[in-house]
Amino acid sequence: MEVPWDTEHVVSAATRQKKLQRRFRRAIWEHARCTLIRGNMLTLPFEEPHMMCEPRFGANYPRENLPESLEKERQHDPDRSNSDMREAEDDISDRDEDEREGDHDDNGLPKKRGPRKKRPGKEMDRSKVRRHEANARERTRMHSLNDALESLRKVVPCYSKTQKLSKIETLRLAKNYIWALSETLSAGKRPDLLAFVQTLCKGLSQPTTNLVAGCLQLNARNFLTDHNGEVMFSGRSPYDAMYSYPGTDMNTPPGHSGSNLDSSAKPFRHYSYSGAYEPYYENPSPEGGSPHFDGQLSPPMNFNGIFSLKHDDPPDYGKSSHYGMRYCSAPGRTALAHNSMYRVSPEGRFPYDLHVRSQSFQAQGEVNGSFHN
DNA sequence: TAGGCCATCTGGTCCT
DNA sequence: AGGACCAGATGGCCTA
Repeated sequence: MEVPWDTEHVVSAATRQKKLQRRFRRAIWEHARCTLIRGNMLTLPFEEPHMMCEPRFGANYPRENLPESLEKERQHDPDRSNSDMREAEDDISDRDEDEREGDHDDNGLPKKRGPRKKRPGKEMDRSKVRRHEANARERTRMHSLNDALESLRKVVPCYSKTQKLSKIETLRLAKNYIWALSETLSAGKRPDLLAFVQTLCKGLSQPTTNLVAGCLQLNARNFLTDHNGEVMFSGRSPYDAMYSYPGTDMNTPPGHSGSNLDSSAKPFRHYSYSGAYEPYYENPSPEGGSPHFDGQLSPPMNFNGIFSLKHDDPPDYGKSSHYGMRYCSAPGRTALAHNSMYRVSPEGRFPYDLHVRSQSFQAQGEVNGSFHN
């Protein structure tokens, strides 16, 4: 078979084929983009509003015509897929440029070689690229922030993979938890569980309060939160609620039988309570600003890595970290402790084995044990 | 359906 | 200039 093999014919055939390829690539790009937007709106960068599912050509383009590799990418790694698409987009914009430019100048003469003139369009592209990169960085930053929040979720009471605390509740609970633990430390005795839980629940939403209470197998009704975020006791005498279990052994936690609370609640760990019932909020609450403390701030201690507080005070330690002082109350610091919700024992020493740094802190463990699996 | 929560984009500001 | 950080806007998802 004779094939016309003159140069002109070859060139025009090649041009036609190239154009066809370009059209096909454009169709693929349009379709892939719209599919991605529909399927994964939250992870798609909104870089080009005018292309947001504009059904020019690709909207009706059959999905099975998508290149397999592109579809796989989309399914497996949307982010990477996105970046690939951005590359494709850049490619397409370059191609559009080529198409606009043509091979001849305004006078129909062949264009001279050499560096292209810089045009505003390039600047636009560049700023667009920068915006994309900034978006990606922002995404990464927020992801790392969320990772940190997730690790915080795991160390505050009531961690549950199924019922995740919201961000704000996690932060509130963490703050209350730190507060409550610091109270325990400053008091230097086994904590009053009810007060501990009430401190934990301060300012939390009712569902979270229920969750926390459920973790301790307590009756959540006893920890109703009022309009001001104050945890109000609304049940029986708290003393009764905590210590009186009709028909049960004293070691059986309240609500252990037939509780309507979270069925996945953590195992209850019974504390031995030595003191009489104590007022719940002798101290300023976590919500109420810094507690009054005239003493000088001491460097925070480090208890078994749980309180990994720096020894060198941060610059704004005093103004932003008013909890810090509470960790410093070592045995005998009754000046602080006497004002605490958890009072120091008359002997003025910790009833626990308390070891600083890399040794066990049993009280801490007991407290934590009440909340974690 | 309203409201809460969340992820993302975006422009501004500050810092290196 | 470029990156980090922040807050506002927007839209999706979920639940009561």
